[in-house]
Amino acid sequence: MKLPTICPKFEKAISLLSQRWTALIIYQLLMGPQRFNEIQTSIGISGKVLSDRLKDLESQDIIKREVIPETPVIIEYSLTEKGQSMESILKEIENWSQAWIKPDSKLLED
Amino acid sequence: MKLPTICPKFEKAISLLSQRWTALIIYQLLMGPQRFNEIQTSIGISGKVLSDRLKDLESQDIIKREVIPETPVIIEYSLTEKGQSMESILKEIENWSQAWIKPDSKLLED
DNA sequence: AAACTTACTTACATAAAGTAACTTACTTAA
DNA sequence: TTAAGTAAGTTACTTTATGTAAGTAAGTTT
Repeated sequence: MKLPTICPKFEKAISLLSQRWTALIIYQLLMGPQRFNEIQTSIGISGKVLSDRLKDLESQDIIKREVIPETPVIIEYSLTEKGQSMESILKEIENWSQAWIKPDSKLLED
Repeated sequence: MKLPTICPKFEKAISLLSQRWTALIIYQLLMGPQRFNEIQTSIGISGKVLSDRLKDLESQDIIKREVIPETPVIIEYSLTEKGQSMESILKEIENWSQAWIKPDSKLLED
């Protein structure tokens, strides 16, 4: 019986990025602070899951939630320094995808 | 009504990495070819899901499955060139995790 | 022959995600 | 000044994904 022996920090990072939608949310926020509905429509996530993820990411200090007291109130999500620092990861993924993912044929080639 | 407008290649890469276990499997295989049970015990994944993932990754040409006709037969999984090329992504994640993830307190600090 | 190993698969249970409708507070159009 | 709309969620319910444990087939070791 052997126990998994991967660095716990690495594992934590992986489990963060392996959660559906997290990477995409961070990616969106790299373009600047955004509101709930903007994020939702731009990545096509359900309100429920977005709400979960935002709480989760906030608790991990990756994003911050700001209440801007305009009327009506505006709630703005943005990256913290820690969140910003993930840009390098997202860029690597982007580069890799451009180099290696082939555009998906719509299965229409007859 | 606005449609999500993220680059499909990037999205595909993200959805690949957002699948639980995929990143960890690739990470393991970066250390060299491995057999089913080795992967399973090293990352602590269930046989069922590992089996699913390996098929999936094989179909995406990220890993290859080789039957080595020893007796008994050995089945070895290894990265393809495409799979190997993901090393940069995994390394970025590793670096980031070292810099930004704090070791998780075991909740034991009294 | 009985027990063990490898590489899986199957059946069933639980957790995560999706869908759609609802809420509360404020706003604009009729 | 009521009716409908927007923003930021939440709730209830369904579907999908993952986990757990046991089973299988081929070969091995005792």
